[in-house]
Amino acid sequence: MPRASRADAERHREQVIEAAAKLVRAYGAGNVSVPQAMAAAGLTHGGFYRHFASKDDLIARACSAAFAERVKALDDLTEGGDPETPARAAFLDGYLSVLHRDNAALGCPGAALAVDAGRAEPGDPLRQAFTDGLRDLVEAMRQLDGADEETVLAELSAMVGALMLARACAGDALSERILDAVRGRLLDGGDRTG
Amino acid sequence: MPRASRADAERHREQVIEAAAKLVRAYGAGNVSVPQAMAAAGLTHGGFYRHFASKDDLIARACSAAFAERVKALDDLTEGGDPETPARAAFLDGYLSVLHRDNAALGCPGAALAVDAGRAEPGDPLRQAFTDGLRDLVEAMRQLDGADEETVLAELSAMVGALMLARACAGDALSERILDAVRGRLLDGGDRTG
DNA sequence: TGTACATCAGTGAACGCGCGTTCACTGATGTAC
DNA sequence: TGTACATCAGTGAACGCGCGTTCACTGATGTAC
Repeated sequence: MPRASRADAERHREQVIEAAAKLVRAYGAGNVSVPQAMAAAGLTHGGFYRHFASKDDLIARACSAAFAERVKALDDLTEGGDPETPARAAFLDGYLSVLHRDNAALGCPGAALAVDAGRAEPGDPLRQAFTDGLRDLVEAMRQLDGADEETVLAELSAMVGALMLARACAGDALSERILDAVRGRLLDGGDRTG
Repeated sequence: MPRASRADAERHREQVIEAAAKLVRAYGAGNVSVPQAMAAAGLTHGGFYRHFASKDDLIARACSAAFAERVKALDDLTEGGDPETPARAAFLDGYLSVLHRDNAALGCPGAALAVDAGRAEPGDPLRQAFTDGLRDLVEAMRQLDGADEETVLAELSAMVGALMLARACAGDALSERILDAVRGRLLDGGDRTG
């Protein structure tokens, strides 16, 4: 494949970002290699630097893509408002499910990448991408819940913490108890929507 | 230093574990090298395999040591019960402080290592070490709060999530708002002790 | 207590490996006329 | 529309580097007498 058309090249670029967005959530920012991300899009590693300035550049874009995908799903949930099945409860159930726990690659980047962003140096683009994505996610949750920022931040913290702790001890019964405990609390605390 | 006494050797081993317990919380399980951990104890890397079966072995022991240190501090807080300054409030204030956010090396391994444990393969000793440590931490919090497991799991999830999210966006005002939101909620929810 | 010798904690060089990044090259794509 | 040529997306080999792990070696420690 010596020369792809510009449209193909742009498609390849997006495929690499999408593949990296999954890989990075599953394995962590430091555990995804350039050859691995390129291969996931059907390419060899040599052409990488025609698309990205550096590996860190790709990781940051993958983080942004993961948040964007997640925020879009939340917005869809908010807009498809069905009074019979409250969006907030559906969101909580899905978030604190065993399915979400066992599929980090397609899950919430807030939980999957927070530690990697926290470990990144101040100048690392991943930090900024994560902070921007988190802000968007909080805003999307505000729309879904109809709640103020403080409420959403407390809720999101509990969800993210539960998911990560449950992943860490998956295989032990404690894992499900963590998910259940937080789901119970947040659903009891209840319907703060106007 | 061609031959240390057995007492010295044992001391060296403990120094390597203690050093790794700090490094692993600050930089992550995959970002601490054998030479780095040995150097932190004043040794060269060559003697590593007289003390540990593998790098994974050291990382798991470092995780256990970090939890043990943390649990001991909690137990001390519980026993030094001063009715004037409730232990639970003091614990929450410290946990959700900027100081704790900015000093992961000495902080809660539940927050620092959850993602690394979750990414580890089922057979990886880090997973078991984390799960065992987490159980001990939950038990210590039950003693401190005088609360049931479900309550403690919900509380710990919120604290861990808040700390990790706050670390990820440190430098942005959102970081402090996260810590404040969760501290406010948990202190309001209040005193469930008997 | 003193001596002779085995043990073994720590050293530093070496191994094979995968990494991020660079580069000469290929040949279809895109463009100027 | 057709031709000549420049562009550049992708390839695969190569680079220097740090990693986890191994190993021959050193010489003080520990032990047997």
